[in-house]
Formats: sequence, C-alpha cells, structure tokens
Amino acid sequence: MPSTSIKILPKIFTYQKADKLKSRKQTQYLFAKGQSMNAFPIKLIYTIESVEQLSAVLPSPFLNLADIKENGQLQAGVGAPSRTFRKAVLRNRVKRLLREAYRLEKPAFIASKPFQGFRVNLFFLYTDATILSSADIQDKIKQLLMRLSEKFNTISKA
RNA sequence: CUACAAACCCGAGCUAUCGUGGUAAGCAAUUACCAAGGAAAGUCCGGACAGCAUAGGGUAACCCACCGGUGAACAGCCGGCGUCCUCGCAAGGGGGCAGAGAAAGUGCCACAGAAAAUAACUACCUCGCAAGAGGAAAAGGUGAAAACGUGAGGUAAGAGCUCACGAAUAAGACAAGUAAUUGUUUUAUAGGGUAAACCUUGGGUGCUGUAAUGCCACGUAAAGGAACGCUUGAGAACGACUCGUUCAAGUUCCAGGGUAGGCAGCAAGACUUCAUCAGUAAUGGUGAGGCUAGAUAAAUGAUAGUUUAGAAACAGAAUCCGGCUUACGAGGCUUGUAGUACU
RNA sequence: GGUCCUGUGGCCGAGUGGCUAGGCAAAGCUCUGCAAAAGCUUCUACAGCGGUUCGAAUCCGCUCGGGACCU
Repeated sequence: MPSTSIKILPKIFTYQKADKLKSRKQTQYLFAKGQSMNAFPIKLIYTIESVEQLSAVLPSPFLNLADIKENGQLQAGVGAPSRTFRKAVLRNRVKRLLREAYRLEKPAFIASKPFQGFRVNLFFLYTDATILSSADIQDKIKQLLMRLSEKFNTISKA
C-alpha cells in the first residue's frame, strides 16, 4: 500500500501559517530596517537579528523571546505590486509562484544553518511586469537563499 | 458551404507526486469532507442588516416622470398605449424612445437672411411728376427652422376676412377599455424650436456604512500649549441652512504618546434543483430533494501524464441579496444578412 | 471597502453650445564667413462609443486611462 510509505516520509516542504510573515507591524519594521538583495526580477528584503538585539529594540509583549532562543524563527512573505500588475488574477498568480518556489527551496536553506537564538524575516518582491516560468523563479529563489545563507554565516560568527 | 452579426447552453474531466484555507474527529501524529464567477469586475441603481437620530415647520439639495402588472424594493423585468426609424406593393414584421409641461415666466437660436418672434427686403395696391407716405402679407429668395394646406368667395391689392373639405392643439360630453389611450361629436384657438437651458407641475428621499457595530485582552500622558466658555450659555443633538425644541460645563484645535491582538458580526438564504398548478408574460403557489467558500499581508497552486479537433478566453469572493452595464475562448443550436456552387 | 476630481498637438495650457487661442519643442527658409539670437512658414489635437440639439471640446449616459481623499 502506498499510503503507509507516505506516512513514513517527514513533512518538510510546507508553507503554513507559522511560516508566514503576518503581523502588520512586523512587516513595516522589516521594510524600514531591512537590507535587500536582487536577483532580477525578484528582490529580497530581509532582517537577521539575535535575541539580544531584539530585546533592545522591540520590548513588545507579543514577542515570544524564549521560543526564539530555543527554536529560532523564520518567517517570509511575498508581494506583487498592484502598480505593475493591475489585475488581481495576475497578482495572485505571481504570489503563488513565489510561494511555491520558496516552499520547495526552504528545507535546503534550513539545513544549511541552525537558527537557535535568531529571528529571520524575509520578503520577496516581484519587480518586473512579465511573469517568468515556475522553474526560472525557483532558480532565482535558490540563488537568493544561498547568498543569504553566506551572509547569515558571517553575521552569526560576529 | 463560407464569412459576419445577434440570442441561448457550456465555462473541462481523470491519474500521480509535493502543497494551501476551513470544518469535524483525535492527547497527538494524522484522517475524512468541502473550497471562487458568469460576470466574483465597474460601483450605475434598488434593498436587507447595523449604529446614531426620531419634535417638528420653512428653504435649499438630490432623485423619479405614458399606463397597468410584477416584486422586499428599483432608473430593473413583463404586457399594453403613443411616437420615431426601418423592411415590405400591401397585410404586417423588426428595432429604438431621459415618453410630464414650450398655451406660467425668463434666457438662447452662430453664419445667412428684410425679419429668428411686437415681422416686411424685392415684388403687389392706393396717393404722388418724383422723393416718399400709407395699406396688405398671397409670390420670390436665405436658413436647421419663416407665422395651417387645397379650392371658391371677397378686395384697390390682399389676408381664416368668410365658406367647403382636410390637418393640428386645448377643453367638455358620449361610447369602448382597470388605465394610458382610441373613436364620434361640440366649442375655442392659430402661440417656431430648445426643459439632456433656468424653470413649473406632480410624486419621493433621515445620515453613515460590516474597516458599521458589540465584547474581551494589552498599553499610554487624567501630563503640555492655544482659543472660547461656565446660566449674561461655549458647545452638542435633530443630515445642510434657518426658525424652533432639548441637553449643557466643559468644548475645539496644535504638538506629542500608546495600541494596531482576539471573539462575535460571518455564512441556511427575498437560496437553489426538479415536478406540477395559476398567469399572454415577468412572476407566484404547492410538493419532493440539496447544503453549496469564509480568508484577514488574505486560501484552489506547481510539475508530469492522459482523454479530445483544442485546454486555451475574460477574469479571483472579502457583509449579503435583486437588477443594470461592460469584458470573453472553443464547440453546439437557432435566426438574420452577404457571397459562391448546384437544381 | 467607500467617496470625489480629471483627460484638448511631442510638452504646458486657454476655451460659459456656433471656425479649437497662445507658449515651448521639432522641421524648413531668411539673415551670417559659420553659428547663436531674431523673423517667416509648416507640422501635429478635443480619451473612446452612443444620445439630446439645426449644430457638442462644452449638455447627458456608458466605457477606458490618470490622480486625490476617507477608513
């Protein structure tokens, strides 16, 4: 029976509510403080912060600092500007493709580095008017995440 | 047969792998089920629902405008009346109509033309040698539009000035029809168009929108500055203004600080499928079935295969319904127009 | 989600129902030894469709584009 073999496989290619960058305030903070890198037509905005930095900057009661210290936090969002994509159908299409690509590349990124004690926020923006194929977008996301992983290494050492 | 146009139907199915939102079960891992549209769009109308107000009058603003029906309601829909366009020899067919009032008043009508609404250039008649004065509104020409049409009488010349026939408008009576209206008849009238110019008449309309609203949690600054006022009344409510009524000791503005989490609203309804009955129809009644999205940086996707002539078009729910408008692929079916071929 | 404004040549911009001003730019000519400046000439427009009217950039309806505001 194939169903038994499926049960054994661990679920890793996920993109659930906990993985999504949902808080309005957190998103505004990310756009204000975050750094960016480009892999045209996709732009990645990110923040990488340790628990100590967070507690100094953001004394919010909603931040579960203990949980971050133990497990780390990785949240990501995607966006397609309504100025370049006027139709809601096209915006949805772009966001779905970005989410799908991130979902498939995420396990490799997680395996590259332990997250304990760090909060990592990502936001992927699509900046062109023409929509690339699914394989191309996944390739771009892969490049971005590899570069981010190198950056993360230098930060965590320091 | 081909092309175009219009109306209607339909808006892909299945399999595999990896995933998304919700509901239910489970301690959990997980499992099962459900998961965008005909327009979800534009926001052009009409409602439901919620909060505030309910003490109103006048003015203003906005909307509607042949009649009847339908319906929760409507500028929608259905049927009829009138009118215009078009096809046709005709009978009749098809399509459009913001379809009250120009005889309450005001304004406007370029150019041309004598004159664009109290008519008079040429021509006509009378008087006069002439210049000109008076009469009259038939003929000419201009214009989008020129002061009822034809014939006869009448006259100096003419004129609805009079008469006959015809056409028009308004009012009354009678007949048909629920009514708009139509027919007959009587009386009166001769006033060009424009109300999608102001306007008049009749009818109607509280305001704000689910990010409404109610509750829970967390946090801050009950501090500072300015203006007005405390019964000689600042200000607030009654959508605007005003009158009036009620409340009233604080109110408004500036700069700054905090939060931006959760629950309800929120998914079974003017719902929908089939059958049947009433009705010309829109639509309604009855019976039997169905449950059919509910997110909050916001869910349906990616990859591969397959069926097929092809998988493509327009396009993504955000409180919910009824309409209207606009966008749209392939195929099917019906109608119309044009062309070609055959008889 | 809701409300409102706006669209006139390549650009800016006037236009109260009657022939769409003006400026800048572009092209050509004159002037000059060559250019600049100046002068003359030309070119290119009422967002689209439909309606009202004798006549529409203007009035009305629908559509498309641009912008602003509220929460």
